[in-house]
Amino acid sequence: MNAPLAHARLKPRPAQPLYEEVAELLRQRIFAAQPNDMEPGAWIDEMKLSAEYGISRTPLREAIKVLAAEGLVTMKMRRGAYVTEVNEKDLRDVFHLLAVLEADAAGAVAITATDKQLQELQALHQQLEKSIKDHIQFFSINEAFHIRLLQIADNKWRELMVADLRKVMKLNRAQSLLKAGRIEQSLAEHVAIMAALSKRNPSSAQAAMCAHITSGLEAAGESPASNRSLVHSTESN
Amino acid sequence: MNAPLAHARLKPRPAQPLYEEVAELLRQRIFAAQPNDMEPGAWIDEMKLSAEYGISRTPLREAIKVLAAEGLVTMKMRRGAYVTEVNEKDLRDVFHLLAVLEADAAGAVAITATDKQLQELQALHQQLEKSIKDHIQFFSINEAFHIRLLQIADNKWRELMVADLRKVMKLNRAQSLLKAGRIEQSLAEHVAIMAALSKRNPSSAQAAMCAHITSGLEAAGESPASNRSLVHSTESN
DNA sequence: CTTTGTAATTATGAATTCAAAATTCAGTTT
DNA sequence: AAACTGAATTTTGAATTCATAATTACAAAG
Repeated sequence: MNAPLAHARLKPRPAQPLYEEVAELLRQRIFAAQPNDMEPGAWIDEMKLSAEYGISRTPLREAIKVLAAEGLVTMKMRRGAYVTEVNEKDLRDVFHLLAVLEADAAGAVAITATDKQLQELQALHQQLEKSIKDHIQFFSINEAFHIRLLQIADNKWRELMVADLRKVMKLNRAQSLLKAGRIEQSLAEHVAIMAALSKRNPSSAQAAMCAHITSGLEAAGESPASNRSLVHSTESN
Repeated sequence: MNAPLAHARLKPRPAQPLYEEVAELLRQRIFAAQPNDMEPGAWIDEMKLSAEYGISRTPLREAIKVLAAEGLVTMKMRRGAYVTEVNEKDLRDVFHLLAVLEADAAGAVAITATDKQLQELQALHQQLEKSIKDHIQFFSINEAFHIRLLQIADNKWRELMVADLRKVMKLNRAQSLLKAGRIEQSLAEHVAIMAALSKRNPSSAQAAMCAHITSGLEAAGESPASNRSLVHSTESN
């Protein structure tokens, strides 16, 4: 009776609960950060949003609690939820932790990765080199590289924490990659990371990754004087 | 008219939302880990619990989502929530991250702490020395020391992450501190940490803290052969 | 006796309803 | 005119209700 559709799915039943879908929608909106909608510090109107999405307040509130756990929104007792405001210190602190955690991951990969896994990273790296022209593509492949490295480092708790930190990082409007000259520098740093991994030198890999993240902070529009605090822990790495 | 009660509070209005209180209760129960109640892998019966606490399912479900974000429980689509099971690898991974993050914090404290703050830590350390006899007290002061150090390191995101990791760590029944001889060893390690901090030597502080956490993992009943992965990142620290 | 299909039960996910707290706004007083 | 008091509105927090998916129980067929 039905047309012979391969893997036809009569009822497109949701693969994930509604509150997670809503959480993702809210994340997108927060990251988009339109002028007077969901900008940092803004109050989150539960009724307006639930009406807008055509759902009840219950799953929306659950979604908000997920975002609160991620640090994207801040709850005030009996006052509702607000989009988290990240000041310069917050941004520095988050980048510092990203540097520490991703450097640690890079060190682990240098030791434990199989040759095949290193080739995988190498392949991603080559895709990156081919994307110098396209900022958007460069950004997404760069992200894929970092994610894959984390996966290979094989510590799901670290993957979770880095994912959360990156979300908070994205709250900051000044997206580093968009700056002129940043692409070239970022690529050069990736070359250093790949070199250290290929040589299976963990401390070089750590140092290279740390430098990469740190320079990301600088590009994010940070006053150069203030990232000394980031460097010290790396000196001894 | 009223009797002159100091700070009389007519209505003991809740300082924190119900779902947070419930989340804390559930945490206690999970950590207590009674034989056939809330043991790792167990299914969480929403209706039973809400009846037991005399509340509706709504705040209970919100509490469960908080715990899920912390990693204490795992949600399965349309199957409910389950107490997270941590296997040996999970435990190693969590300890590794604790070592990395707390070592980093110790390094930061060695550099940025004021003399007064170091004296504060010293005071806690002396309390610790006086608590060798009392396992329970030793445990709680030890925890206070680590928390205070994190606070002085002044990175709220790291504080959050360490707090979450420690919660997951507590899922493991084998509480390290209870082993014979562990108290003395732990104290000795704390001496080394304090010494490094007093000398304001960040890399020694990092190394000492890392060694402390690592030995905590060993005491937690881990096969000695498997914590090599923890050491490597510290070698270069 | 095992296995498969269907009905009944149970539990989750979501909507709706209800209660209480906070904010707003009007009115009065100093 | 400014400030304080108190009612009205708004909004959060929590309970209840409802729908649907999943598990269990049971019966029938091989």
